[in-house]
Amino acid sequence: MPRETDFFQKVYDVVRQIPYGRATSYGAVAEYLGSKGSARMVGWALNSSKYRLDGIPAHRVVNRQGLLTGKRAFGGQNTMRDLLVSEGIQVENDKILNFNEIFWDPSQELREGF
DNA sequence: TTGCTGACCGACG
DNA sequence: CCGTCGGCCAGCA
Repeated sequence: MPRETDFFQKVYDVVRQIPYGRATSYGAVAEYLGSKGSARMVGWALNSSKYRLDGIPAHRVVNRQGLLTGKRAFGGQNTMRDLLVSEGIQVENDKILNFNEIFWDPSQELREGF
């Protein structure tokens, strides 16, 4: 039975499974969790994760446009960008260029129940 | 308890 | 193309 925090736990779990040099979107994670409309919760969960950061590559989670909307949550202007670039991800103007290539869809890679 | 906000997304005009 | 609204759900005053 899913708990109220289960949603957040899943978010952390999925994000941690994001491979190096890859990135996903809030909507993709939310959809994988079964709540496509709760994409905001994904970002919210990650926002809370910064208080308990341990290995959650939140910088690998961006919006549908590949835009680093959460860069401000990192407390800096280029912190999130630097992390992505450091992983070989091409980022310009706080936006992932080859987002379509590095896009990592949990529903496609992980698949529920498998 | 109510109401607003938020690292989003999609639809509507 | 741009602005606005609804939906989703958790956290906080």
